[in-house]
Amino acid sequence: METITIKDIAKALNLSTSTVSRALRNSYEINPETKRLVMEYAEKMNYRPNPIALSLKDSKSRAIGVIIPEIANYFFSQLINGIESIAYNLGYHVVIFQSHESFERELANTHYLVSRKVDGLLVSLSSLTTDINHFEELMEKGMPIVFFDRVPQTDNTHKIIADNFEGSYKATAHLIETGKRRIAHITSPRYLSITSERLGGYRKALEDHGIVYDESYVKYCHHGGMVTSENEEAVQQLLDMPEPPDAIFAASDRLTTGCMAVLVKNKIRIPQEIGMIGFTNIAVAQLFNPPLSAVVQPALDMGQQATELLIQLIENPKRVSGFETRCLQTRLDIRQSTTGEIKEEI
Amino acid sequence: METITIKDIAKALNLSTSTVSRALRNSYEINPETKRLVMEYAEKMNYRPNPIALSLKDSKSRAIGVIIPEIANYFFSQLINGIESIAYNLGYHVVIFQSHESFERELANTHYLVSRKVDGLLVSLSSLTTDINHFEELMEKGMPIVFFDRVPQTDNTHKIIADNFEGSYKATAHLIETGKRRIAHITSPRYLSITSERLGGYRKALEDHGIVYDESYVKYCHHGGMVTSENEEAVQQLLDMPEPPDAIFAASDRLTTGCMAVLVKNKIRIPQEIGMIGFTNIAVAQLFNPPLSAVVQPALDMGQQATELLIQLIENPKRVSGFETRCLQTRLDIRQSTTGEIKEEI
DNA sequence: TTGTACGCGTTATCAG
DNA sequence: CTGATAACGCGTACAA
Repeated sequence: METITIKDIAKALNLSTSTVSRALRNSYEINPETKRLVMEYAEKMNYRPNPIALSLKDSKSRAIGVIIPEIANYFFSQLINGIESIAYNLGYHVVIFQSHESFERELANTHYLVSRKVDGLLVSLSSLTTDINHFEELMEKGMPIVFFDRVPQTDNTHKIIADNFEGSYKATAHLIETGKRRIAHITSPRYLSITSERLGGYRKALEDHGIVYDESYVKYCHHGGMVTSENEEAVQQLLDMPEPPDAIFAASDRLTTGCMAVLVKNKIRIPQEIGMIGFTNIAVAQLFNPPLSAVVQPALDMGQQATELLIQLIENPKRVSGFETRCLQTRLDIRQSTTGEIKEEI
Repeated sequence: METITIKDIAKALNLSTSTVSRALRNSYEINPETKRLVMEYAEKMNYRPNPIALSLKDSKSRAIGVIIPEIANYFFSQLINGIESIAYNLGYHVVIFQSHESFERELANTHYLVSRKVDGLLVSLSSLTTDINHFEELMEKGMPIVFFDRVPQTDNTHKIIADNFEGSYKATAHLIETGKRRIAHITSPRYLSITSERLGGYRKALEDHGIVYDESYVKYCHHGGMVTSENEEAVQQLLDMPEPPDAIFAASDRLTTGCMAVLVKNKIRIPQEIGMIGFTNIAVAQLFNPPLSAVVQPALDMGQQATELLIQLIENPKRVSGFETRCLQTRLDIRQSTTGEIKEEI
């Protein structure tokens, strides 16, 4: 009474299961009449092949696994939409797991997805991941993996990233052009790819404009902003400095909103006292007070490109030669949190 | 060379697969010594039972399917966190699908999840779903389903909802108390449960305060705000009225931010010209300009309760008597978009 | 205490 | 053109 199987059809039509199977797959070696009969009956009974059985049979699932730090984040949820749009069109299903910035959960999710026989993996590392052995082992076993955004610092993987250095450079240079000099950078843990790349752009921009890089203006948040107190502490430390920063450049969605919240709570005027810019995809930046300047990543595009590459890897591994790192351009959205255009009083 | 199976262990240890199977499940009828041998070898080889095979065997997957309109939405992503927290602890995995407010995709996702043998379903209906036949059929076949937020308007389902009427009443009454009289309501399609419940609370509050309900102040957005132009059109129509509203109450995350964006674009002063409140869980409402008043749903709690109920239904169907509708309290966060406290000039 | 055989749903192989 | 059988990985009834 549950779902109908090939066996049920065979019984009902007095055929063998293999004949039914072939008829359904439109095999050339089946009598057209038989074919019609089977097709019609299957249609009528609303037959659907059991993907579980198929997976078991040929260790393929037409499903791709996604492991990301968290969903409640504009960047990642836009990215998921990009992933889904491609996967859906190419007949793949998407299974999403959150690491919640925890290495253990990333590990557990990976194991589970693999045992679930996903055909490939799209991964953005948790902020606490330093060891990528589990992924390397999988790749050696032939599992296609494409990393995006937070990628391993090794050469032998496929990666889709934003041009973090450039984006960061533009943001920092922009702050400098608005007259800021003591620019703080609040960022994720040191060993993350995005951290060093964004730090690099920040640093280069400072140097190019004759500003000495001062390490005490850089704050690393171990949990990437997942823990609120981290943000507060970082900002508070900056504010308590003998020479507090006159601008803050936050390196991610979480860090940006967290940091801005602290500034607002402390009634600090943005950008007069402290200018503010974030590496963030938050959709409502223009509704903020003041409207928030931001470096925006092409999240949808990143998701799409990562998925295209992954499915290419799954279906045509031979045709992909070597490891590729695609680097996508960021966009700088300038708003009042850095320019401070006079707003109408309300 | 891929993953190791029970058969491999049996071969290596010169045992039968059944002995290995039983040893691994710690069966009482196995020689402790054999058991130890098997356990150790399995551990060493990093053996993991193949969930696909298990699923195929007993049509259970220890996975629950989630179908929601979209992920890139604070309410739903918080809700997912609630779902995951419970599921994870109880040993279930969560598979998430988005309907993107499309009935067809909701249908396709449902079919796929079912064929994937999920043990149960958590569903929030798309804004275009009027026909819930596909879910009813599943329930008749014994598939446990719990609806949340956007639930069917029938009695024979399990539901977890927020007290939409009450939340809506509080929001509307609050606007009235701030002196507003021509209060518009921008909402989702008519036939959604949340729409009628929220509309009901809005209407009752008006009446209780001696304000005549005027249908022309109510705008339904067919796609629930997914299509930007819809928002703009609705707001524009309101602004173009001979007596435009002096406050707007938006019924969801998307509608709220969309609506506010239009007001900002039109340089309308909030709340002096138009007061604004939203039924939204957006995490950064206090960063808005002006900080946004909101009716907040207990999203995390809703996710947890829905999941608890579902797993109860899966594991102990007998113990759940009849259909239950749990109704959770909302919270009213009052901020300047309705009270208009003077803000410091910046 | 251990081993054999079967079934879950499907397809590929081989035989007829 | 069609049918029987094995196999994917696992658990379990039944046999020894």
